[in-house]
Amino acid sequence: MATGRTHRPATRSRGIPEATVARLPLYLRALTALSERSVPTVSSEELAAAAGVNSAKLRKDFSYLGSYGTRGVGYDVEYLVYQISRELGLTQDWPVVIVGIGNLGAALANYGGFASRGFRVAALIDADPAMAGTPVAGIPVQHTDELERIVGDNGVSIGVISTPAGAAQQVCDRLVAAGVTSILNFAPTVLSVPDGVDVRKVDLSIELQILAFHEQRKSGEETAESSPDPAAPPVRSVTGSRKGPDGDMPAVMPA
Amino acid sequence: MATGRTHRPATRSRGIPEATVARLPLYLRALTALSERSVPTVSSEELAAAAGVNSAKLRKDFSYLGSYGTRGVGYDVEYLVYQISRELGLTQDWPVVIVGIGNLGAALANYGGFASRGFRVAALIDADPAMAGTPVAGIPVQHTDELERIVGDNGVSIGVISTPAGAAQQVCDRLVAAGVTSILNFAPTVLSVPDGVDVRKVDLSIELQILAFHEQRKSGEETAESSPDPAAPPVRSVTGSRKGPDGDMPAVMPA
DNA sequence: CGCTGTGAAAGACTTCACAGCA
DNA sequence: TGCTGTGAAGTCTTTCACAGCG
Repeated sequence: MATGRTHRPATRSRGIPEATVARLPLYLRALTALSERSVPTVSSEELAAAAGVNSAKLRKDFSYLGSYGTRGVGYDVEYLVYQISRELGLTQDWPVVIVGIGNLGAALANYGGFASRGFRVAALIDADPAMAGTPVAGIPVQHTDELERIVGDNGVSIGVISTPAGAAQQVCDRLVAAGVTSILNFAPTVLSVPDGVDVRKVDLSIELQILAFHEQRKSGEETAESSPDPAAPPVRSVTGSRKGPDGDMPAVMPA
Repeated sequence: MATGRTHRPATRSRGIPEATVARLPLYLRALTALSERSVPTVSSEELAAAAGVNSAKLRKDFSYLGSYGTRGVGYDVEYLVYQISRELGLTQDWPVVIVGIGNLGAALANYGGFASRGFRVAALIDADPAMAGTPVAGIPVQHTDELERIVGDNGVSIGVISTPAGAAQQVCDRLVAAGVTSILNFAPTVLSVPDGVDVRKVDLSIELQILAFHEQRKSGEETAESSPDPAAPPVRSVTGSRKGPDGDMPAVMPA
């Protein structure tokens, strides 16, 4: 997860810690599943397991919302679903636009999770005139020229950018100028936005790189978690010249 | 961002804090861009701006890797690119498999960021026999039956799951059994995996929900950041019955 | 003089462990 | 008795601010 430059002063947004907010959707999903199976109540232990967190954390998280549980019993599933939905602002529905209808944009348009949870895809927008009119996921694609009008007419405040990196900042600027104040960015670029606009970023290759880091460590330390590990420790430079933990520059740069 | 159940004991993986690891790909991307423009050196201030973080954080992050800068000057771009790549394990290349070639899987297969950064898509796998053979992004889709063989033959240790939620756990189990130890999960489910397997999750609707939360606050507090805010503060229940900050249960549940 | 590298302080988040209510 | 709600402790992360090197 990453929040762009101009987020709220990093502090809690009216009392609820950011880390808690980030988990509410997780709880909500688990609760919805229970609700569909008509389970009336859950304990913090059960719900935590279903959401993939530990129960102390879950109870602490819920304590920021209020006292919604019953001691000795647990939480009322329906009631909690409602409270969390309300807290997240999902009791109203949010029109969103998706800009950039390539493979990823199409995947997003088809993604069921949007429609089911307070979001409505108000429009699909692409710069390619050839796509105009063609429906994707039942929604016709419109040309970028229409962006401002679409945002204005529909009162869109959330935009999703799934364009190539090169176009992202420009699209972002136009969305913001048109009135969008929250952006979900899939393009691999840092967007700069004015104060008051939230940006969240999802970056596929970054996630993979983080996995690679851990994967590398696994093979490296087959034997011990405690050994000094010959290749890695970030010891300070010893010689005068700039020098890292191990080797020098390679002759050929890795792509 | 979220790491699945069984991550390393939450502690640093040989000295480098997890939060720092998560930012290294960001720095790497910014540095690569500078490198392509043949910029020889950057200051922490400039690089931080390009990566969207503040400079103190960046310097602290780099301090975990070693002393790679030159006081009064800045950092050598090429050198840093190499050091970070090595730290992330990107100097070797990682074969990955993508399981579930729907819209999203296809988008991932086409995503240039993979190939360019130490990752190689070794195979695309789907359960639909009708897709077998059809190439996506130039790579033929193979049937799920082949999963174990493919993972074994190619020494795949990283798997990407882009199946529907219902199939994800089963696919995950098979990947793990076949030898995969890192998983990037796009399916909206909590995966359970044995110790030693890393899971990272990317969830589109969760990101949107977090944006909605902040968006909701914006309209609510037009006037003051400091006012008590009539609708939200998580005051403890006053009456005896379970009750939240505001209203009671709605007559009709929101979808 | 400018910019890195880093102790030390501040802050955010998680975990512990148990009081207290149903 | 069983499970929630929460102070207090512990851990991780960020920020500050400046010493010290090129």
